[in-house]
Amino acid sequence: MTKTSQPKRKTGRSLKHNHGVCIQTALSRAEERCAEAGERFTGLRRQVLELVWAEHKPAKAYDLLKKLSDLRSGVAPTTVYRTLDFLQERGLVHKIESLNAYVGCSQPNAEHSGHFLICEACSEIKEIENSKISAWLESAAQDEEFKIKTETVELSGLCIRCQPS
Amino acid sequence: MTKTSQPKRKTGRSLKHNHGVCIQTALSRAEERCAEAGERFTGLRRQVLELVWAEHKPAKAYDLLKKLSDLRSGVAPTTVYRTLDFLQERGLVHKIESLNAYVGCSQPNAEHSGHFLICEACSEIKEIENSKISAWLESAAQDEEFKIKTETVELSGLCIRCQPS
DNA sequence: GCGTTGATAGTTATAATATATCACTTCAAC
DNA sequence: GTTGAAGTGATATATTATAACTATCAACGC
Repeated sequence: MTKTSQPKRKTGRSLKHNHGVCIQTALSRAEERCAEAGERFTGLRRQVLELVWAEHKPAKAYDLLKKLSDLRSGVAPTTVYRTLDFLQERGLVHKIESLNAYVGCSQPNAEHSGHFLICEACSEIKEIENSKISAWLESAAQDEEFKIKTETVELSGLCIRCQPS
Repeated sequence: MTKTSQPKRKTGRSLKHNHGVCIQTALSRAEERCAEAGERFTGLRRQVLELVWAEHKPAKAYDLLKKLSDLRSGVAPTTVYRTLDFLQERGLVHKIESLNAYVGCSQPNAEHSGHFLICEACSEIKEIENSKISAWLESAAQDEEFKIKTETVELSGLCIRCQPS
């Protein structure tokens, strides 16, 4: 089945949104977040964040390294990991543990663990904003008297566009 | 050949349960599962599973490699990863993605994604059997018309024994 | 038994992911 | 302009995982 046979409405992301705007929004938010925290949003950090946001797909550290090397000199693994760490601390980027990869955070305004839907077919990742999930998990943990500090929730499967019709 | 001595009081958990029994149960279930599937539960597989089950803590592949090297010759990374892959396919072991480590599955009878509580203080891992969690996650995914195939749910924090009182 | 066959395990090499450490630069506060 | 901390560069190494090929084992029909 080709992907053009179904005009599906909700998540036809590439048809639906101007990704340039998407990136710009992410960069603006990053500037705000850094300003609030009194941190510098440097050229390096901006470049790495732009590269992470290049697609709604997980970016591997060493792929970022290669692309970053085209933009500036003196780029080593440390450069990338250090910058990714900074961006993660500021809530601007999430690590996808099951893929060893990184995605831009779509809601960097609040401190939160991300919850992700990961399409195994097209690789697109959607961060889901469902406050109930954390509440549910909290209640399940409470049954064991466990105190959650960070949540890793990564659901792999098929997005609507990649499901057989 | 198999190690039959049982250290009795190494962890807090040992006060509550006889871990030797715990391991034996896991091994018996593994035998059953392999028999059902027509697979061989070889010496290598048994040894790796025993090592994974040595504690209710995540086991790193290269730590298993070291310990396994004391038990037999010709052990390389491939040996460990291949065996862990086999055990994972049979549902006998889970990988903890956020730690790059492995734990024995406490309920290998049914196909399932594990959901885990991970104590950051004592490293103990508890697999939680809460059928509601999958149902909740399914419903959240359904909102996005996403079809889940595998769930990675790893909740890090503090277990009851490690919480400040 | 005997040889075929597929599963299992051994061997060697390398890829992919991530961190440690120290030196140098930049920038803003003073 | 000095200074100190944050940021970045540079080098080395640690950790995690897979590829590709070979050898061995055990189950089965003959």
